[in-house]
Amino acid sequence: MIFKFLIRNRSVFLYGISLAILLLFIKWLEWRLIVIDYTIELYVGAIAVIFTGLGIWLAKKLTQPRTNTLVIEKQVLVKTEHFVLNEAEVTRLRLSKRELEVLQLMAEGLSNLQIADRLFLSLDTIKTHSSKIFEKLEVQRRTQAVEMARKLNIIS
Amino acid sequence: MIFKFLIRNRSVFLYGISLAILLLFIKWLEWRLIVIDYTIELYVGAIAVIFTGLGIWLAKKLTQPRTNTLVIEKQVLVKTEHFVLNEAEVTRLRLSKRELEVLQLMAEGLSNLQIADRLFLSLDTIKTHSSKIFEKLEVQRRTQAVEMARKLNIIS
DNA sequence: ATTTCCCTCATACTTTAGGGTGATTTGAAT
DNA sequence: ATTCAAATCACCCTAAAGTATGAGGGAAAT
Repeated sequence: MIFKFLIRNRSVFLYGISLAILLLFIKWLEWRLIVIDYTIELYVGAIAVIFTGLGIWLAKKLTQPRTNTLVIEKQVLVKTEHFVLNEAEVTRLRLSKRELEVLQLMAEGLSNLQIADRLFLSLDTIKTHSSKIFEKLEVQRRTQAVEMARKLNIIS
Repeated sequence: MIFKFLIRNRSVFLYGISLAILLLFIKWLEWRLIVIDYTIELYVGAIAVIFTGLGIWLAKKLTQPRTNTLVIEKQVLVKTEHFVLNEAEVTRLRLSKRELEVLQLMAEGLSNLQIADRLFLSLDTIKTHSSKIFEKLEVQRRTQAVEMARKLNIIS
């Protein structure tokens, strides 16, 4: 119990012990002064040296180290994950939600029929959407549409 | 001359002055001890306090500031990533130079006829190349081929 | 010398894509 | 209430894409 306490507060404990020893040393010096006729200058010198040391030690102990924050920019290659839909372009081009959806599937390489099946719509509907998309993107073919959409960041 | 020297070594000069003043103060205390019958304990205490302070000041003055360098890695997204052809995939898929060329133009949204014109070939040749490409990429349509090629990094 | 692959082109045929037009319904805005 | 855009679907027609097959020349490897 007591040991654990001592270990936990080792620093404080050591400081106390040190002070006690120091006081004893001073007292001993004092005794020496009385018994033997030492000069007072020597005594004062010793005190000065000891407490200068103590001051230095205290300063080192008390001042927390300064922290230099060093920010290193680490370059990370990011593939596709960082896609953010370019809302501005979508609104500028007046692409509807459905059209964007079709465009997305188009970019995945699906045929119109596959897109129709996927969205539970008729082939003709997808054709209509496709035409609208091409019109709005000012392209002629689906491959161009995908290319354009990728460039404008309106598909992932 | 002398002034410049003093300015340059201001720290040392100040330290010397301080010590001189301190010694004077000690001497004055000594004088006080002789004249008036002060207790030696008070004298020692004063010395202790003064030199503890001196120690702290010295420590602060002399030791270079301790610094903990905290390294923070900041991730920076680099999206430039100028295209590097994945040679390994190209050889693995046994794509010929011509096929890669056609695939590239295909990805740019050109029709087979446009590709033919661009490469000074007949439409049928491009169709043959296209078929071969689809076969090797294991896809059915050009859009899928482009998608796959992009994924495999064999086109820019 | 033979094989193999690439590149080229051709014919015939099927499938898919795309253009044009029009109609209906629904929901939101004016 | 009317207008407007979005979404849906249909029909017709043309263009483009894709499949299958074959064939000939050339270059490189075995």
